[in-house]
Amino acid sequence: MTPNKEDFIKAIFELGGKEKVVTNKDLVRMLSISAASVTDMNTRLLKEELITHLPYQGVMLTEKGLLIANQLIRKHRIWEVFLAEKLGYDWNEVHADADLLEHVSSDLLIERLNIFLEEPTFDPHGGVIPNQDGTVPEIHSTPLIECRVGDRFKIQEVDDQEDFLEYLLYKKVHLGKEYTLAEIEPYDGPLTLETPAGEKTVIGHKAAFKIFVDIIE
Amino acid sequence: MTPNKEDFIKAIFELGGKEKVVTNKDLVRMLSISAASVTDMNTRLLKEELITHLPYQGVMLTEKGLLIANQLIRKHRIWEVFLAEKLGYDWNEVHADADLLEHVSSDLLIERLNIFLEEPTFDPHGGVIPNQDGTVPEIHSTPLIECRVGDRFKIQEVDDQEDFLEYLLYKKVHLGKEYTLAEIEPYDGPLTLETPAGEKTVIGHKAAFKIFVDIIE
DNA sequence: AATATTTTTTAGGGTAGACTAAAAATAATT
DNA sequence: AATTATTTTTAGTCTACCCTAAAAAATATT
Repeated sequence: MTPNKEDFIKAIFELGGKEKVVTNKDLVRMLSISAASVTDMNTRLLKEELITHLPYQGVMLTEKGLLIANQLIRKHRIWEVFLAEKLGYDWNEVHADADLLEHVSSDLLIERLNIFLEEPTFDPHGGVIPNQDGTVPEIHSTPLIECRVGDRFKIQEVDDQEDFLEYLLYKKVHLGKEYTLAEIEPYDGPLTLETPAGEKTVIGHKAAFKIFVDIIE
Repeated sequence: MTPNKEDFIKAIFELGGKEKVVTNKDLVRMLSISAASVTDMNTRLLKEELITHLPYQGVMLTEKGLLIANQLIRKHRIWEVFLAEKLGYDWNEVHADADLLEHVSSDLLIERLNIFLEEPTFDPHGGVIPNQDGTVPEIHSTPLIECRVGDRFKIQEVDDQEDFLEYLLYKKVHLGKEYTLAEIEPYDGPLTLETPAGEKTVIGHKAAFKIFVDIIE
């Protein structure tokens, strides 16, 4: 297994390759490589039985491929916790370094790091850390966009794109923070959140798809 | 700069490429690659002006190459401190993981890690950590083999080969420990060390070249 | 000094991972 | 249904890094 193959498998996973067929086009966009390179890598991963391939349709992870994806995400997220908690990174800074570190981390290193960090369940943006065996703890959370006016909730998880995290940092939205959904503007308009202290925050319609909350009672 | 090039430069440095010409043969042994591959890499590093090359004699680091070597060693040793102090690695275990981590560590990551570790001066086997600018703090230490009977000293640094460190672990020799040189057997025989408490430890002649001490008063 | 050995270099090749350009297949539009 | 546009695949290249086998240069030995 090489870093490039690992990144490719992770990209398939992140595009939904656990349950549905992922197109070459999506992989081209996600990895910023040419279409020919995607076909190339597909044939290599196919040979190792990490993916299944439907010609001109796309690829899906096999059980074997899924296991590798989950173990990579475990490594990635444990490093993110380390960078944020111990080295003082902001949550929008952790991604790039974790992406490099995950490929050179032995299982032993990760388990020792995990113990050092006191076995965290979530990474800095609320992503669940998969278990050693590749299983993923079940966490119930709701996309903010599905909430109704009056719902009270805590921020559970947010999308981990650097610019989005920066935006939330600016909006002072952070994990665990409690809000009530005060208002939803019609025609895909913005959502107004209100803290228990009465402070109001306005969130765009599209952003509400990228925020996941835990509704209280 | 790629991991392989970095390893090659580090190997040249470790074979003395700062002050003398290093032969291809030595690099073949150190890196376990073919002689042809060494010539190959030499020409590539030559093109980047990281080494100078005397045909059929060997290579030496340029200022540029030396800077890279020292920065790599800085990264390597800071990771070693982390693995030993925070993750509980024994001193003979740190080398392999540090060797991988050093190639994927941004300068920012290393500086933040350095601060987290409270800016250590030495790695777990006593190696000095080069400064950010590539300069190396001067530390005075004497090879144990050059000591005279009666000398009192502290263990300052030891060679960082895994099996040697394991041997020292077994002999209970560790950094900072104080001994008096009690006896040297003639004809390249073993050396006897004695702790202030009167415990004696016998060290082979060859091992005495790989242990560096700080003589007291 | 001539021969034998060792070391380095050259020549030619292999694999992983990327590319461009063109061909083939699928999907969208008129 | 025919044409156009998009997506995927194939074909051919390129670079980094490694290899083996053979040639060339340097070193050792007789």
